[in-house]
Parts: sequence; C-alpha cells; structure tokens
Amino acid sequence: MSKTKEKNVSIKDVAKEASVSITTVSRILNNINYPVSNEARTRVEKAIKNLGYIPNKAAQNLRKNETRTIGLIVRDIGDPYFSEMAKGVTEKAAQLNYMAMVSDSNRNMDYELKYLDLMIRQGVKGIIISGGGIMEEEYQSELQKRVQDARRLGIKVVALSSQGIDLPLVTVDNIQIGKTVCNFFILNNYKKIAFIGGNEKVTTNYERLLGYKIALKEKGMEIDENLIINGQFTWEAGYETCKILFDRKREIDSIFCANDNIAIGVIRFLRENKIKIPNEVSLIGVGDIPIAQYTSPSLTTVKIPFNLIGNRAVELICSDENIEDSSIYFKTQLIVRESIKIPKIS
Amino acid sequence: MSKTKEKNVSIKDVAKEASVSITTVSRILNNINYPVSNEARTRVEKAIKNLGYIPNKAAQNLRKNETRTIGLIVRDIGDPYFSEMAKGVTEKAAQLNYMAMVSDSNRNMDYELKYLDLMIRQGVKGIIISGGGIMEEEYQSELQKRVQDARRLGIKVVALSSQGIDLPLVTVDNIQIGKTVCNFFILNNYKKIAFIGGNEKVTTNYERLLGYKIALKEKGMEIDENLIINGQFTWEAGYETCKILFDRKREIDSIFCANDNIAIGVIRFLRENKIKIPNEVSLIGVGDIPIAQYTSPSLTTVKIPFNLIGNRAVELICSDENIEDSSIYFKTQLIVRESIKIPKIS
DNA sequence: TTGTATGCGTTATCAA
DNA sequence: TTGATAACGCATACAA
Repeated sequence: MSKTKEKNVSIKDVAKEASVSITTVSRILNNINYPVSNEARTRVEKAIKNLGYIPNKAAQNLRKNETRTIGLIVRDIGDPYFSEMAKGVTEKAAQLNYMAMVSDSNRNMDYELKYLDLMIRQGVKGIIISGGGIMEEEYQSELQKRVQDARRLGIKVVALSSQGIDLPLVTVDNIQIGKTVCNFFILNNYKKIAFIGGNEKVTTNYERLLGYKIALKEKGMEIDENLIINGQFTWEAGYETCKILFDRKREIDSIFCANDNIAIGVIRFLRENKIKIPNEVSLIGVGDIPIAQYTSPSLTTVKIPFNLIGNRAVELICSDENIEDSSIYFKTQLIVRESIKIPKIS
Repeated sequence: MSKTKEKNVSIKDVAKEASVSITTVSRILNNINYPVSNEARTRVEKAIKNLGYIPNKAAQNLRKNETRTIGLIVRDIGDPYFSEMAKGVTEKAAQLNYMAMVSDSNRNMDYELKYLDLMIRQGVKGIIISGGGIMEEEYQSELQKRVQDARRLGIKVVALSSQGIDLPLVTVDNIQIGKTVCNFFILNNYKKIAFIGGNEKVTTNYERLLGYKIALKEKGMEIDENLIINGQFTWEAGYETCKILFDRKREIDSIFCANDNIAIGVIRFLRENKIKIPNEVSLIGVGDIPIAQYTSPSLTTVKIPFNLIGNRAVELICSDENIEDSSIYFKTQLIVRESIKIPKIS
C-alpha cells in the first residue's frame, strides 16, 4: 500500500478517460435529469469507477458558495444535557445530508466566542448555540458581534436557550418549568421547598428559579432565601451545594434541583448522610436525562425533549425560510418517579 | 438588519480598498514574517477591519488541498463511553486549530459506512472510528474498502478499538482488562463469577470475555457457560440481561460487567430484586464513566483513559508522521469503590 | 445532446 | 518590497 498521497483524480481526468467534456461529467454527477446519451453516461460511469473518482468538496463549496455543514457549540459534551442535544442535532443533520461540526467550550466563554469565529470562517450553513445564556454584559456584546458577522455572511444562528440577545430560539419555557415543579410540591403539601441551582449567571437557572418564586408567591407562601442556593450544573456541584444548604438549614422537606445532574449529586449527599429519599426529603430535577431512570431512587423530573429541540434547530437552519424572528417553544412534562412521595403524609 | 446575504468581501476588495495587490494582502494575512512596508501593512489592516473581511475557508481548502477538520464516528453520542471519547477528541482538535465533524451512527453499521464516505468526500484530514469492531466479514470488507479510499486520498484513519482489519489503534488492552477484573475477583475469594457482556459480535466484548476465560483457566477454575451471557452495551440491556442470567442461575457471588452501562442496569435489577450489593453480589464494570462515582453503590471499575485516547488519536492524525503501522496502548487501572466487598467473607 | 470558457477566493510562482 | 498571473476542482452560462 502506498504511503504517500497520490495525485487527486478530478472531473477532468474522468472526462478524458471517458472521452467527453467535463461538462458532461458534471451533468451526470449533478443534473439528475439532464439529457445525456446512454453511451456517454455508461462511459463516464465506468471511468468514475475505474479511476475511483471522488468529488472534491472544497471546490464545490467554493463554487456554490455554501457548505453542507452546521456548527454546534456545547459547553461539555460529557454532560448528558449536551450530549442529548448533540444527538438530536447530528441525527437530523445526517438525515438532511449535512455534517455537524461540534465544538466543546468546556464552559469557557472565551472559547465559546473563539469557536463561533472559527465556524463563521468555515462558512457553515448555520450555528447552534446550546448552553444557557450568560447574563454578563461584556459576553453578550461579544456574542452580539459574532451574530452580526454571521448574519452578514448569510449564516443562521439559533440558540437552544435564551441568550439575552436577539436570537431565534428553539427551547422550552424555563419559567413554566420552575412553576410546574414548585406547584407540584405545594400541591402535595410540601412546605419547606429548597432550590438548588446551577450557575446563577445562566439564564436557564435564573428562569427556573424565577418560576419557583412566582409559584410560591401565587400561593401566598413566603420565599425563604435560606432555602435557595446556587452552584454549578454538575454532579460534583450538586453534592457540594447540597452540603452547604443543609449546613445552613435543616428543616427541608423537598428540593427542586435546577437540573438532573445536580439532583444526582444531591442523591449522593443525602444517601451519605442517611437522609431518606423520598421519606424525609423529596426531590425533583429538570431534564430527564437518560440516567434519571437508573438512579436510586429513580428521579422525578421535568422532561425536556432534547431530541426534538436538536432536530428542529437543524431543520430551521437547513430550511430556506428566514428565521430571524421566529422562536419555537416545546412542551415539557413532569415525569413522576421514586424520588417524590405522593401524597405526602406529614 | 438586512435579511439577505450581502456580497462576500474577498481579498480582492481588501486589496482595492488598501490600494495594494492581492498578493500583498495575502502575505500580510499568512506569511507572518514576509517583509512588507509598514505603510502597506497598516492600510491593509485598516481595510480588513473596515470591510469586515473574513477569509474564505473553501477557497483556502481548495488551493491548499487540505482541510483543518477531522472526522469522528461514534455509535451513540448519548452514551458516556462515546461522549467522553468525543470530549478528548474535540478538545485536542481545538487546541491544534482543527474542527471535529461528529457523526453518530446510532449503532447502525450501514450508517457508519455512509458517514465514512461522507467524511472522505469532505476531505477531512483524518477519521477516528470510535466503536469496537464488528466481527462480521461483510462489514469488515466494506470498511476495508473505505480505508483504502481514504488512504489513497491521504486521509488518515485511526480506530479507538480493534476493528479486525489492519488499522492503527489508539486503545487499551481489553484482554488484559478481562484478566485483571477476573483475577481480582478470584484473589478475593469469589467463586461464582458471572460475565454480563455487550454485543457478542463486538471485538471489545469478545476480548474482555476472553480475558475472563483466560484468567479462570490460569487458576484452574472451571468455565461455566451458564454464568456467561451477552446482550448490549446499554443500561436497558444490562437490566434485561441480568434478569435472564438470574432466571438461569441463582448462585452468583460476583458479576463482571463488560462496561459500566451494563453495570448500571445490573445495579437497578439487583436493587429491585432486593439482592444486596456488595453483600450478596459484588460488581465490577469497565470504563469508569463519570457517573460510576455517583451510582448507589458507587461502582468498582477499570478506568479507561478516554480523554488521553481521544487526545492522542487527534495528535496522530494531525502530525505529519506516517502512522499506518503504529498502534498505541494506554494503561488501565482498577478503581475500587463500594460495589465490591473486600475481603469477601464467605 | 455536447462542449467551451469563465469565475468562485486563495496561495504560490515568478518576475520586477 | 511589490505585483501579475496561474492553478486548485467544480458548476454553469452560453454557444453549437
């Protein structure tokens, strides 16, 4: 087997081999129903096979001034939240004959901006930003710049959570999620409902917490700031943050975890401290990541349709419609599992 | 904001704006230390800024006949095994200024081959195949063809598990893993060691099982086929397969799960059936996916350095060395957690 | 039904 | 220190 790259075989070589013009070859390759004589067609097809001709994407991209690639920016592909989104994206992209370029910012916002730049340079068809927005002026203004660059070049940008700037969204109603969870606790007679959040600068966290507060207010219940604590959207942080919460306050009968990862950390903490779930404390998460069914106890949570969201975002990008002004909200659903006691008997 | 794509600004426009030749612009852009007068340089830099010039990747790719992209094929990006690998890959790719194109075959081998074709057409620098090889002649021969196509075009192909064909590997010694786990059970006085595997046609499963059998033989212990069962590498399958195993045979004191996912399913099954881990049955998995620390009980497992593997595979592809003949094996390590009782008191 | 010629935006060669 | 120009591989307008 040869170790070095051979000369690329181009459409030209095929044309020569088949004794036709490159136009004819190109037509056979692309214009499905352009009239070409059977003779020529068979000769060309044979030549293609003989030479092992493979069309050069770079040339096509240049000529057509478009690539069939879409960019996806995630914060941590190892986090089920993002990998499920990525699944929805790559799946639909493949269906539509696109390729997905995935960049993992590792929760570093500078990287996130850098990857945006790279994707714009790559000339992707569109970019999907999948993490919750960061509520920081400088970041948002930098993001805004990129979005403008992208638009100028005809690159669509879609976000899967609100980013605090004007951007089409494919997402869920996070305030509603907060309300739903909190109301469910209240309905079942829980009185001391704690909130363990992720990064407090992230829009999704803010919105879920807001929903929690609204629900409490609507029922005339007091908002106890000692029951509210934020950290990060990870297992480790869920564990640590829960510890801080219980050091601070012990009378807690239920915990609203801003995502399932946090809930997993919380389960671990409670288990180590012999606090029974759901008998002493009930737990609800957000996301319904696949592992939520396999925790002990299994996790009550609000299902976010990651797959549909990823799918739809890709469709939006690959469609020809203008999407700058349209946002799409998917329904969520509370999935009741073992981590909550219903009805609560106090 | 304009809704339509404006005319792209090219190096030509910059040249005109700055009253220099495109050559000079190109030199300023690329040849870091090519001598250019300061005057020209500042004019060009200003023009670039004014016009919002962004280099066209497609043209660069065509001209230089190479892209700074690498392809990664995974079976299920939602599976921690693959998302962790993907993390290692995307991380290193970004460091080296490459972009990763990720395709998820959803464990469908036809898709896997199709994605290989697509990536070859894209003209990626290299392709990383991340799932265990399928021991099926037809598939392997199709795979072989793609690999040859790729090589002819100067595209490097690396696999992260043996594929049954001649391919450079960045991987771990799966037979050794099987031996390590089994020996650890034996050392601790376990007698009825079951094996719950994934897909029996996958090389990694085969190799881990082989290691298990070798270890038993070396200690003069009998291989009981009733203790061996295969299924899929997923939680659901782990659960179902474990059920079948226990229907078949009840005297089991330990289970070697071919990966951590399976172990998670097994934990669930045993818990539902009130079989205590590790008091009645001990458990060891393979992989050390992040969740392994957070299961109840936490999981004893063999750590596969996903991150290092992903990193190294990218380095291999992006380096200029020829790699066709070199494989790299990373060390693995047994991580002891709560799912095993040591020493076993019988 | 077929072919010629042009240009997409770059980089690189060569000459000045 | 600078610039004109060819070439990368392809799709397409136009001509035949």
